[in-house]
Amino acid sequence: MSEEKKTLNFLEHIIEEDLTNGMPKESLRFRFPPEPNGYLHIGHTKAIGISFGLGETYNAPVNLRFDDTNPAKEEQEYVDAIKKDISWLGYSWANECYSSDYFQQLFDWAVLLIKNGKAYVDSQSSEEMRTQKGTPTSLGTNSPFRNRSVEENLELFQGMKDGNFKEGSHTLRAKIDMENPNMLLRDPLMYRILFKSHHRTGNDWCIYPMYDWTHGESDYIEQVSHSLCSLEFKPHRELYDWFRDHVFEYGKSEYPNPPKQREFSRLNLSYTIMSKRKLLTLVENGVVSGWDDPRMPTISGLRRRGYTPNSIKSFVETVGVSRRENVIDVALLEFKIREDLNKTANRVMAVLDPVKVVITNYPEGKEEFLTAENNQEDAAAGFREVPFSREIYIEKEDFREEANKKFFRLKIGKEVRLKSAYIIKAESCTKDENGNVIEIQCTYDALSKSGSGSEESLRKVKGTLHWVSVKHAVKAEIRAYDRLFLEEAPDSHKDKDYMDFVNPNSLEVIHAFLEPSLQLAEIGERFQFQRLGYFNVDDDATADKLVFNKIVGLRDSWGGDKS
RNA sequence: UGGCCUAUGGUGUAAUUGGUAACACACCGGUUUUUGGUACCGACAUUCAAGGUUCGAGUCCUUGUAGGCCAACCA
Repeated sequence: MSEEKKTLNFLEHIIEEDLTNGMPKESLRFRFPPEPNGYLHIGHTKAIGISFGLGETYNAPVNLRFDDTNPAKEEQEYVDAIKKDISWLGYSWANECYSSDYFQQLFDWAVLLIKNGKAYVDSQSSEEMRTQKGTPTSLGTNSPFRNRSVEENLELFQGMKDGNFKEGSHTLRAKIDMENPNMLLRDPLMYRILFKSHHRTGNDWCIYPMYDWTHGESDYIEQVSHSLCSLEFKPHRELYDWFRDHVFEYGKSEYPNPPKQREFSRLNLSYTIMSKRKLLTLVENGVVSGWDDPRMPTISGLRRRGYTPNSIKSFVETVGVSRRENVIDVALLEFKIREDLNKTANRVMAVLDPVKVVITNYPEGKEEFLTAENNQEDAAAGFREVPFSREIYIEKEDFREEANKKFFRLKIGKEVRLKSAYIIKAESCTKDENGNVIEIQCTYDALSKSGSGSEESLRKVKGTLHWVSVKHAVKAEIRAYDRLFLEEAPDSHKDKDYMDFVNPNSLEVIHAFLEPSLQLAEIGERFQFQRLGYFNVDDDATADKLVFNKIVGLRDSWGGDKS
């Protein structure tokens, strides 16, 4: 057992306080309530991590509840995608719930509210109601229908349910206070008429409950103890409590525990956006190839990019929970995936921008297999054989005819080590008519073979390069990604549109040469291409065409002059 | 001309509830290294401002300042 005293975040403080005030630990219950109208993104992962995480630490059930009260926007496709993403992250829910399962109960309670004079049917247009509602700085005024009799309200509401009225002709509103400084308490809508087929209830209903009415009571029905959501719902809390307190009077024998809502600030990530609507625009405008484009901050995008569930969960954990606006540096996310993959990904060699090296004193036609370590961070990872021959590729940027002594790589007259192979020395190079180096002639020290234990092999050489044998090289397409936006907070400029900040060069397609062991790589498999970064096999890969995504580059601390 | 919320280093989160600012990332410097990776070491804030209470304030009080949210038959 570690001695580290763990500090609690403010939500845990609240729960601890409730527990010490007598709430039995067994009645702790949480929920994650997505609306099935789009794909989950990294921001949702924070909410998922909070509620499911609390479920884990307190050993309490966590429901997955689809907040499906708007048939105009919601689809089964999204339900499936959301379930897949949450499962992939490694969480399991106690119950799969749907707000739509509670439509009848909600309706019955609404009838009771009407009977108690707490709700009424309004018959005005949305524009009329909007103007009556006032503004944050001016009071609202009462609807002319506000004082209809209970009997008339009951009859109209039943008529709404029975499909006797057109869409938009009537609504059910809670009767609270049109002058309340909180706009949400100015007689909020509870039901609207919508002749739309619902993905679960089909055409059973033509009135659908609104969020505020539905959400809190769904919590109540599920006996959720702590309903955790993001900060923009803070003003809704008053309404949440208003509905809850009234309904509790009707339901307390069956549902003894009234839930409470608490709010935390949502996650923002630098150089990207988190709004479902804006993400959808990127998809629709073809800026990205789809919701699962590896550049997208969606869970499906991160999955395809090669991020691991553990790296994302760990990220969310260290990001913490509070109530202040924040922008998390995307570098933290990158750190988390490197941290994970450093321990688990096998090292291989790949050359992305090749230049040919000819080892002039290596016998023509000879080839040999050299033993290479798979992962120096994991002794159990073992070794593999890598073919070596007279002609190899190295990265163009690893050679210069001449350079200062901060340049540890290959230059004329200097030695460098080929990883897991020999020490070579550059003797000369040939260039094309434009002065570009197209071939480098080297000699090798035959006694310097890696792992041989010879004196020569133990020589200290400053630079070590990765390489691939020309003859044995496997071709592959590499997709290298850069940030989707050039601006740290593309979302937060009042005078500029986020689309103005789209990075036109966020995708670079590279034709690379890989060591032959990669021929057998399977979709989803992750590797470290030594000295370059972490890569995984993309979904687009086929038997005869390898495609890799660059997950993230290695940390590069070469502060020296690279020019 | 309203109501609600939030202010701790470049970023994010802590601080035993008044006891002398911690952790992570980033950045900078260094050690080790057959990855300029990893690992390791070091540097980096007196807590939005100004007053006040106190032996002692990031924690309490007062007054400001800055930022966020609220006017969908969306969630």
